[in-house]
Amino acid sequence: MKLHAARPLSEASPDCRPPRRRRKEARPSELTAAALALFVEKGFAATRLDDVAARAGVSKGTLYLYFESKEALFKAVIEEGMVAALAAAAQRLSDFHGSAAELLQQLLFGWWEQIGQTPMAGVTKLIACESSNFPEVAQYYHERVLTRGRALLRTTLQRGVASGEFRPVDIETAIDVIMAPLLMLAISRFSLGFCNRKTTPETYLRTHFELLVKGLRGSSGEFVEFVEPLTGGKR
Amino acid sequence: MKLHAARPLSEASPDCRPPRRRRKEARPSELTAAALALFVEKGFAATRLDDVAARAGVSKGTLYLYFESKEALFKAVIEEGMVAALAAAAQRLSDFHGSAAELLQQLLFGWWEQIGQTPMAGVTKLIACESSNFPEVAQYYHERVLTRGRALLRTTLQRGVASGEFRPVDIETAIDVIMAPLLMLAISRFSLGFCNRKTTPETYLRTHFELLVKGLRGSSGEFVEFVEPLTGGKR
Amino acid sequence: MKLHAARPLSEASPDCRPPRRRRKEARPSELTAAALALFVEKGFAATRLDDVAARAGVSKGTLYLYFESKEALFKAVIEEGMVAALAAAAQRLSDFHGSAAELLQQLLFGWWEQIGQTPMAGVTKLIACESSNFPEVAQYYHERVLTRGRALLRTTLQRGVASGEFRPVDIETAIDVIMAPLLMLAISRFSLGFCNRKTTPETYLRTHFELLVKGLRGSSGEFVEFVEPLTGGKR
Amino acid sequence: MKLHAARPLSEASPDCRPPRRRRKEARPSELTAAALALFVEKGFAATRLDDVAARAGVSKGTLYLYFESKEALFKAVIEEGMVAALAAAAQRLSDFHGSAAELLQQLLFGWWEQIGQTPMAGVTKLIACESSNFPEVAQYYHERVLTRGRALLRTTLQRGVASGEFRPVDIETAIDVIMAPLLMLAISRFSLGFCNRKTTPETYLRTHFELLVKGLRGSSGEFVEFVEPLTGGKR
DNA sequence: AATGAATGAGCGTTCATTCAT
DNA sequence: AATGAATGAACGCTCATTCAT
Repeated sequence: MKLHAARPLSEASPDCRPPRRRRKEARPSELTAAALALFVEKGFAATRLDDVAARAGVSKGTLYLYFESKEALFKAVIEEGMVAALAAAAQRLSDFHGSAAELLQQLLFGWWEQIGQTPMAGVTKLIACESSNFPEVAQYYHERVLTRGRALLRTTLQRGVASGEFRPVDIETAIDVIMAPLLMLAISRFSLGFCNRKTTPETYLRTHFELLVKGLRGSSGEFVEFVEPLTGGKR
Repeated sequence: MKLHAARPLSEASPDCRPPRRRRKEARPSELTAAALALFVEKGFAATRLDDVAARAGVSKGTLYLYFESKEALFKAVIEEGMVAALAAAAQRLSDFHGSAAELLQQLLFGWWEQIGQTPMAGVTKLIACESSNFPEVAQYYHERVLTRGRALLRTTLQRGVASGEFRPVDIETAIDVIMAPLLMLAISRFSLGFCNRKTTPETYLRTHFELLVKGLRGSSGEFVEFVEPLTGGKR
Repeated sequence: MKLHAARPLSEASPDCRPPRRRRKEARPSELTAAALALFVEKGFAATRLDDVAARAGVSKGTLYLYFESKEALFKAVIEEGMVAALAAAAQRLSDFHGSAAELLQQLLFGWWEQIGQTPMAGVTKLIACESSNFPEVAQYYHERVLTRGRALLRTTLQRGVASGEFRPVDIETAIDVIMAPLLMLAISRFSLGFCNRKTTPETYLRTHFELLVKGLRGSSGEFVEFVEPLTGGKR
Repeated sequence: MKLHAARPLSEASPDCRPPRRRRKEARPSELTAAALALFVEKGFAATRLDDVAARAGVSKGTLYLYFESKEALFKAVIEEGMVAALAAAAQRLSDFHGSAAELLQQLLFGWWEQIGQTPMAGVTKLIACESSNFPEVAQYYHERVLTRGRALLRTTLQRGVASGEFRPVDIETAIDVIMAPLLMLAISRFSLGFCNRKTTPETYLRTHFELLVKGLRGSSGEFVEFVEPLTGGKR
């Protein structure tokens, strides 16, 4: 699961360089970029290597010079996307300052800038869709990416609660709730079924942010009456 | 896209009746239930009809007595899941009473009871994953299911805002933000990559609900300072 | 290869009798009539038993009450057609009188009346098309039907030559040449590729007959210069 | 219906060159040759592509490098055979000289030399057998091949009648009658049911020719008494 | 006798993978 | 390094055959 040094994902750019004699170095990334686009669009199983090769402008055999198998290509796609995501996260960390709310805002919008709106968002969709076909990839992603993202949010929330800026909350669960709209935003970029043409990602994120901040501040005295849901006879 | 009268999805129960000539009526639902499970687990393309048949306890040929093709089976799976979901939504509507917050709670937990925790949640994952392979299915789902769910939330939010229980918000966008954790909850039931073992769905939903209610109430005088995010040179 | 007493082939008549309770006796013939039509149209392999059953107005399973297998059905179709053809030939024989030319005319037109224009002509096409898939059927047909037809022509030609009405000819070969247009007429009834809309069967047969009679009479003194064909280097 | 530049049909010669990467050019003809043989022997539907591939010495998948589908292969087989037949006809035309009888002889024996005795004769059988399954192919054959053959015969007969060498005849119908023994000769090469071991094709053609020439000359004064056939009650 | 649901072997087709060039 | 012709295992789908009713 570690085939090539990672390079940030980039769209298979219509080549404006001399078509022959491309530096060999760039090849793997061009291939994974093409593969990512197609895996995300059609799913792993439904993507033909012919099409990946065609999109990357090479022949099918060439793929096997760089990747042992279709599965290895898939793993490389995820790997490369993850490396880029982690690099982005590291950069966000360095920018990390201000109030907890400001940090939160930086996290949400930084994610969008550096991941959500890039092709890397496709990796999120792939994890959603191919998890059970590639459990070790899913596990890897969970450990490396999600856990790191959760850590950033955890730090932020803890800081906010400690400073009294936020009321006390179940931090781990809140992290899940905060991340969900981001993940869905990534997924819905590729899912006709969910896409909502009326709202821009920026508006979406801002609304998410505002609800969150108010929700997290909530006057501690304020009471949310919670009617115990009737879980019926069901488990 | 309408093959058989719909029946709520149920797991293919191990049958103890005579092997030949089982009630013909029940067959389609047993087959779609088996298909749903496998489509959700492996994806459409990676699911073999042999396996669907085996899981339903029939032979491969039998599938073709009820469905014209693998694609028709897929559509029937979605169709059946959608019919059940809409029936559930209709029932939720009838229970609809109380304050806006109570309504919201009913919607969230009712969804979980009647959809999220049932096999129907798989339909959500299928839409997420197979959208671009079945655009008309995605479109259909969007129009029939999502739109209806959005309508329920819209009514609730509008009522809350009108009564002053909620502050004024961008309702359409808020709907998106409110639905995302539900959709992610459905998806993550089937995605190792996202699952979070530490939190139960009920806790997750409760946290979501509390953040929401507080976020929606927010003292209108309260101010959320919003730093214009630096969208850099990117589009 | 002998399944049921033969009955003359008849078109699957649109049933005007009470649909239920057809005398069981008639069934096999209805089935073979339906099968003949479809075998002739599509060929043995491309004909589905579903279609045969549907055309005969019964269910697929019913076919197996009368015929052991698709192949047995095929053989029964041929058998029944052949029996009818032989009965027709026997009748033609009894009418046999007059000059050799008159006999010839009777044979050609009698064949058309009693075989060529009936569904039995389909048997000829089946033999042409399915010979190598059913060698023993072909053999059987050859021995029973063709041989008998040849015998009729042989008698006629021999009589004509003996009486001086016809010049001496290579009788066996002449038989082949005389039969060919009949066989082609039968075959082309079912072959779009050969059909000639401009000529009626009767005109066709009359022209064949006239050419034949003149050709067989030919003034013995007359000379047909025959240039030895150059068979070139080919085998 | 035009897949590859046509090449005369030839048997798939056992190749002694390297197994991989044989001259790509030659492949299609080898494949169609193998397919022709099997289609003629077993019929289109009963021929398995495995067998075609095996006979051509390639794997099943290779067929799909050259032909889109089994049907496309069939059409290519016909196409290639027709192209060769038309080329042969064109050549025959150039040799065209002498009396009408001599021309007729050249047509009959030239057909045998260049078509009837070659694998192309199989195309005739295919048209006979598969016409209704491939109507547009049958139509195409009829227009291109039969019509051209008829034109050659028409010219010959017209010339003969004009010069007084032949008596006046119904030319179009005579063409049908003249062609029938040729077509049957082609068909019977592949049909056990019709084959006549006692006569060689050459003898057969010679007898056909002699009967024809005498039949066409016929002393115009000569009278063929024609008894109006009793068409009974039948149409 | 008749049905038609069920079966499963078999075939057409696809596509990941190989390898000679 | 790159190609693309060739392979063959695998899968969707069909249909002759069976059998409980």
